[in-house]
Amino acid sequence: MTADSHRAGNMGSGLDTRDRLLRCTATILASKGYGQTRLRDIAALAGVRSPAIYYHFASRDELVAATLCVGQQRLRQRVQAAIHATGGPWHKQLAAAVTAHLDVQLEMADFARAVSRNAGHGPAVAQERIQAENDAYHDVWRALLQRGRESGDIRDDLDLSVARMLVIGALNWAVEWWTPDRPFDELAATSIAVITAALSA
Amino acid sequence: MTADSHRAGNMGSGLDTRDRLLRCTATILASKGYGQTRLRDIAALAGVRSPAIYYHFASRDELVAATLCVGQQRLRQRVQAAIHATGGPWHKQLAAAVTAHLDVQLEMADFARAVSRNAGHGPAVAQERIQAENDAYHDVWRALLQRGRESGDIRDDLDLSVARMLVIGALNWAVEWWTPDRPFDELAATSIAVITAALSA
DNA sequence: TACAAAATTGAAGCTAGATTAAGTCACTGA
DNA sequence: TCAGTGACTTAATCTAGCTTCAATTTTGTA
Repeated sequence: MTADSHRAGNMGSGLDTRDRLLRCTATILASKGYGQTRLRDIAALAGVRSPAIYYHFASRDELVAATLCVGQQRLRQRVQAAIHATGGPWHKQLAAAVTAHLDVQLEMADFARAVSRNAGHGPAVAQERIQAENDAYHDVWRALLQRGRESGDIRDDLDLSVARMLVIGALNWAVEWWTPDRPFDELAATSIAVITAALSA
Repeated sequence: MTADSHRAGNMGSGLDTRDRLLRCTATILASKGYGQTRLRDIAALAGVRSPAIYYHFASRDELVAATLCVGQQRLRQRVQAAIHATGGPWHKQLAAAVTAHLDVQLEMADFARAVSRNAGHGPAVAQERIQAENDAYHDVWRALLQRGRESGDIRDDLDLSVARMLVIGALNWAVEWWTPDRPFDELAATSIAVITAALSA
């Protein structure tokens, strides 16, 4: 063994490792999928041995659940914050929400992909927690669209619940195809243009 | 065991079973995910024992790959056919493509979900085949949008490659939330309205 | 310095699940 | 009527991976 290099900057805090484990889990989860996610791989990526995981998490499933929750929570928090921080006309708020969604998802791409690819078939523990967070996220958008309708910015004939799903679907898909080498602004601008046009009265 | 009931109507054709295996695999794959897909579960659902699978497929991975391919192929074939069968103005073709996509995906929901949830982390064999089919599908849409641009039906300032991804993303997401108890026409109509508005000049 | 607590490790244990081996049984055609 | 084949089955093998356990090292503190 070549002198545990990782231990050098490991200033006595196990929180450090716990955090690293979460991020590494997200990475593996995103690329391999829940069923193919091996504790061994996560541990290796985090620079520890598999049993170390059990010091921080009760089980593999708990680790996975915790990871997925982080991804889902951040998304809602940031988008909600962005909306609240934005005053002005309704379409500004819509633009802020779209930008925030893409921003978080691409910034924490591993977490985002981990969630979107594994929310469906993760461990049962995760399913419930994710579901709750997800519902909350949809509430944020439901409210946003509702305000748009009331302010007359959204066409009257549009079924808001279907529209909401289409919009979130379009945004979620971004993590699957966007590569960081393209300018983020191009994506954001086009997304805002498309979505605004899609809903506008 | 209660008199192998399935063998009654099993008129010497193993093709029957092979087909059933594909459908059952899609179902399990969609609900559990690749890594959690047990041959035992597939077999049980199909009314046979796990080793029977090896009579029809070389391995678990081959079975999964075959299943995913079916889903991906049908999608492209049907959407392409729908577009070709539709004459008239460009927006009619767009509507036909949208309807066809939703139609196939919801009709073969298990296959669709199996693909969208596992394309990313299925077996290596599958990855390549799926990727090829997927590229072909995107070509169909690329061509459609290109014609729209040329006919002046799509706004000039829109980045077509981003727009295409947003549209396909929105459509793909439908299998994740749509439940068969709602009228299909409602979904199709709203989708067409939203997408047309999103792109229109 | 010494002792407790925190963090991690290497070496098992145990189990589930893919694959293989070796039949079985019904139907066919000669 | 019997060998041959198609379509499966049960029983056995073999492995990979989660988890547990009993150390061992590291860090914090009196």
